[in-house]
Amino acid sequence: MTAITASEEIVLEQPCPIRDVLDRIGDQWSLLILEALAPGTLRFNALMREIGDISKQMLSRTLKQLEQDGFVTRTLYPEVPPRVEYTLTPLGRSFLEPMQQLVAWADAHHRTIVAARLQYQASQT
Amino acid sequence: MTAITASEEIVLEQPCPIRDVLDRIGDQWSLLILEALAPGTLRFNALMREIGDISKQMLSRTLKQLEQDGFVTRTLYPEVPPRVEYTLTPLGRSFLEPMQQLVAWADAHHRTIVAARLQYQASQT
DNA sequence: CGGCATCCCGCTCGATACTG
DNA sequence: CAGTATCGAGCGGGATGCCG
Repeated sequence: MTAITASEEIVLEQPCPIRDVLDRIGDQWSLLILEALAPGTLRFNALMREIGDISKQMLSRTLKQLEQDGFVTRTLYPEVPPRVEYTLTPLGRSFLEPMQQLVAWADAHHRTIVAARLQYQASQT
Repeated sequence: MTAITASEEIVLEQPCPIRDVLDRIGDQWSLLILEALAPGTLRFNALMREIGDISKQMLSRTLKQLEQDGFVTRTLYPEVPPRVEYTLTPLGRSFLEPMQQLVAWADAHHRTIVAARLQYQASQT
């Protein structure tokens, strides 16, 4: 069943809970999307503009993953032209808290990290 | 030494601070290593046993990255046989807090995530 | 407008083997 | 004991093009 599987396969559960989470937010874009959606609902293209340098491809894929895992809701309005809105679910919103802790930590310490890299580089001569 | 590149290149800084952090902990092993070191200092092989299914290769690489970014300290005791100990730096320890928030969130909500995946799968029929 | 399909490149990571 | 060297498969992710 390799060959052309029916689209993408859904891995239901990782051995370790934290892996479930890291696999979702560890990638390039998920965190940015969640941050963009924090203030409120956005449409697909609005999301693109908000994030800036993401491709349609990756935005689409990542949103689908986030939807799969219950972080966001996708609502299709059958109009012409079609309109699709993305919103954080309660799960998604509940995730904002630990996430913002992480972001805050990153903001507070990235100078230290950069300094460590410089020092390491120097020590390697 | 390959003439190609002098070992591994150090990227000093990402455009966004949170990327610096995610690039470090988003991978397969970094979080596990930090958790393993949380209780205290460990030697290389002890770390391997603690984590379980990591290869020497990846442990070595990941530790080097963590050292580079100032999360852990590497101490070599010039004995025979050689002994190397890894310890969290203050930066590394300070990171445990937001990290544990994240782990706690993952533990609390991974059931919801799995349920969301099941439901999504069903909805796709 | 909001996607999915296809192609393709680069990098990550695993396996294995060798070293001080 | 604590690594590095080398090779190779796999996958993430960019570019492009087509579709409802």
